[in-house]
Amino acid sequence: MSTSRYDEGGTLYRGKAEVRQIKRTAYHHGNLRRAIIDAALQAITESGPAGWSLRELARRAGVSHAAPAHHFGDRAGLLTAVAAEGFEVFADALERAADDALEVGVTYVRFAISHRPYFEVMFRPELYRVDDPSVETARERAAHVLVTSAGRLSPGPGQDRLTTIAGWSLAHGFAGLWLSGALPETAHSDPETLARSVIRLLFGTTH
Amino acid sequence: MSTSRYDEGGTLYRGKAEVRQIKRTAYHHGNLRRAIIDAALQAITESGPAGWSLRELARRAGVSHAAPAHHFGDRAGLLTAVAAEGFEVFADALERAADDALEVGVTYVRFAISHRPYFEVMFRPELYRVDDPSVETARERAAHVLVTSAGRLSPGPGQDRLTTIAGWSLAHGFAGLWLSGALPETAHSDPETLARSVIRLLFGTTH
DNA sequence: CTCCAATCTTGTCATCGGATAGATTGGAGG
DNA sequence: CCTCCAATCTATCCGATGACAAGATTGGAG
Repeated sequence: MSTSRYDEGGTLYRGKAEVRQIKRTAYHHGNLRRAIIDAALQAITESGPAGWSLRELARRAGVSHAAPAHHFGDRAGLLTAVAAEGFEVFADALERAADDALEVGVTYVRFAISHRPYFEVMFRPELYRVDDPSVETARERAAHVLVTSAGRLSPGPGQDRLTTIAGWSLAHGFAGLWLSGALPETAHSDPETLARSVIRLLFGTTH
Repeated sequence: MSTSRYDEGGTLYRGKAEVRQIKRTAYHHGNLRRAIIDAALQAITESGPAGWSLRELARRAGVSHAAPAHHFGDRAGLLTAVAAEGFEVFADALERAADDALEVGVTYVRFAISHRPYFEVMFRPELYRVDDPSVETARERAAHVLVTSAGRLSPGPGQDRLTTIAGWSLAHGFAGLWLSGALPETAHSDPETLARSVIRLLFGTTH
């Protein structure tokens, strides 16, 4: 992919309008910010959020090793941008499924697996600046879907909070275990189908 | 703590007998292997599994920067030792609670929180050598408890696998979310009590 | 008491993240 | 069309790191 940030339907996700358009030159890259983020996503896919260097990303993008610093400041800045973008795509996907709590859970797992590099950064607060505004707004948007959709399934009044945490934990845990390869089924079945069955087991009581 | 590897009851967990006993000297540290692992646990607690350097651990232990290499080879070797030790303490704790499935889940969460540095390494396979024998045996021991205890609660025949994965995911997800600070309740209530309530919500159906 | 092997130190090298100073270029305003 | 400013990127430098190699030290088996 030359331009990432696709939502789960495959529609191109357009970033906010750039303040300045720079044409491609021998000197000016043209869209280095996006190129570095894409390179980071690729590198994270290959070897995790710590298995690469900023200089390596710069080499992949064909620029000097100091170029990324202009756009992101430092390594944490780059990962903050990755996390923010991840939470936006995540929130979009969740909102699209918000009607059905079961589907919200499945979407959670599907996002983690199909957008693995985002997910591997998003829930690791020591890697980036969690209090960054761009991160916070998107994360709150995602959290809102989880709270409202799971709350509707609550078995009794005052149980909303517990139901939300249970559903969230179940989806998050399944995703984490799958990604880490801890589940023995990893090689065999389809994760989405398996996740749906597992979540149904939790919500089956209240349906 | 000067010597770690306590189990959850607080009993001192003795390592396997050292092949050689080295007395403390100006030159010889005496028990550098343990000192480095303890320093690593401390450092991981303070700044995650990537926020420190081998040289820093060596400085904390008062030895030269190349000393750790003799015991662990490289960084992955050290983290392999941490993961192996973590899975042993983990398996011990789970086995002690194996009678009650609910308690197994609570123990899972309690371990993650009270032995955070171990947990943060154990489920991150890119950090260490997951196929190391010392890791594999302890991990299989832990997995065995999860499978047998959750299987007993299965709502129907053939549902054992699903029940196991659900319980495992729930506990693992709750722990992960708590540790990452994603749960809004993080500052307020007691995680163990909250975890027990959440797990009861899942297993309530089958009781 | 000797001597070997485990343990630890010193020195070296390529690489990294971050900072600074300077070169290049796009395009807004005249 | 031209000027000039600001955004973008390059060139250097610095201290720190992981890994490796070679040598110093020491404990304890025999």
